[in-house]
Amino acid sequence: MNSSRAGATTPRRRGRPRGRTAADGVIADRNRLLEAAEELLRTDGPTVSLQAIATRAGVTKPTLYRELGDRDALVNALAERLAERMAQSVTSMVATATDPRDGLHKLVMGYLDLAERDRNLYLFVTAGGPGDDRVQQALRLADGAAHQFAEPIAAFRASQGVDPEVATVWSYGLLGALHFVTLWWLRDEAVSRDVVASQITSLLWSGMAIPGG
Amino acid sequence: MNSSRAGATTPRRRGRPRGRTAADGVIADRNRLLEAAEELLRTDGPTVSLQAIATRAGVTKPTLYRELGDRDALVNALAERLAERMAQSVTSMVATATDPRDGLHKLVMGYLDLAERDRNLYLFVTAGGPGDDRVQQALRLADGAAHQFAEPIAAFRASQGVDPEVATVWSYGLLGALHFVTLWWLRDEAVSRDVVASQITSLLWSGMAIPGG
DNA sequence: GAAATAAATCTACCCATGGTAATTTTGTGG
DNA sequence: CCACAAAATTACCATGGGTAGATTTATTTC
Repeated sequence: MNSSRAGATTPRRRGRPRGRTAADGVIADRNRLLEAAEELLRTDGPTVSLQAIATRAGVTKPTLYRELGDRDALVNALAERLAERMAQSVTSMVATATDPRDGLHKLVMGYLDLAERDRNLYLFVTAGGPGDDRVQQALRLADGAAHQFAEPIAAFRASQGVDPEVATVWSYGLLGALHFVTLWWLRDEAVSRDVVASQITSLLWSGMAIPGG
Repeated sequence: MNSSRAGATTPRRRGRPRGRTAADGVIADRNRLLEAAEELLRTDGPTVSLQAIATRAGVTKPTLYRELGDRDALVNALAERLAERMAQSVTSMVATATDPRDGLHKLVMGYLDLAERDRNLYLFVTAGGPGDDRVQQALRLADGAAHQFAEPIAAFRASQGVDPEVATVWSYGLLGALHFVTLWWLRDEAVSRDVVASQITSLLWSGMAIPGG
């Protein structure tokens, strides 16, 4: 987790760079910055400075600011990428599900899986830095996912003739449960991923009620 | 949420204060600092600076550091206080419960209630500032509460002859669900507290499964 | 083709904040 | 009365987010 001296590729000369015609590779630069941010997150942990990210990308802070906006915007951009990957990881697993409960279980597995692989990115995005809007920071990843979840939940419940209004609250609840369990698991590693997944799936699918009790 | 110029009571003279015998009112000072922190949190929001807190308590930063330690320690201290209040708010409600499900519902109500009343403190404690250990920050409140929850859950399940091993994961899941739903509710205020409470209780108690489906 | 304008980048800076070192004043024990 | 511990302040440092202005190259205009 040390910082300082992170792969300092020498910055460019001062003025406008040579041989760069208008509007050809702007998006590429943006992606390059995001790549640099992710690399640095992996190695240096979630407290990376914008300075370090810019340096890694062979650029200086103002350039980074012009491309990405402020730190909050950077986190948003990375959150979006992570959300995409997470959606992919999750849907590719859910696709193989045999029934709704198995689908939920696979969803949980996909979530834990990606959080483990992109651990520091996950932490950076979910437990964001010292911005002003703490709520927004905490719910950054959740907001996007909640919408995706709420729709099928509502549809399914409507088709089964039960109140679909719970969908939004349930989505946030689902994601919150997933998030905390993930954090706890990443920190303590007390049990295997499979066990965590089964247990949280059981809570979310069947609840705490005891059938015969 | 503006900061700057927060109730600047003039700081004391320079050296050791007059008429203060050794080891008599140290704890009182600590509490005074925490009080100042809470007041300022209420009015200025969760991004308060330590400077401002010290000033509000009629003291300077080094004094605050000597009494409380660094920012992380301050958040921990406030988290502890909030946890106590929350435990009180929750247990006083749960005490009137008629059955386990009603107990859960009352627990949720107590949680939402306190989070709403101590909104900024809640945000300060749960979505902590720019410390190094993000996981610890996010789980600060949860860690204490999870232990309190895990025990009765495990005991109850053991008494009913079902696997009590799920208790820890369920506790974190429960708190995570509660946390995210609370954040969403505090931000959007889309529905009433009663509705949120009922919906999340329903998820946690009965799960997403549809009885006849 | 030169002059003017736009674009892209860097250097150098500002400011806020967490945290600490050195200094000053007061109490306490020999 | 003097040395030493305690409690506080002032003044500072380092880091990091964010920005203004200088500098160089491309593009347009006449």
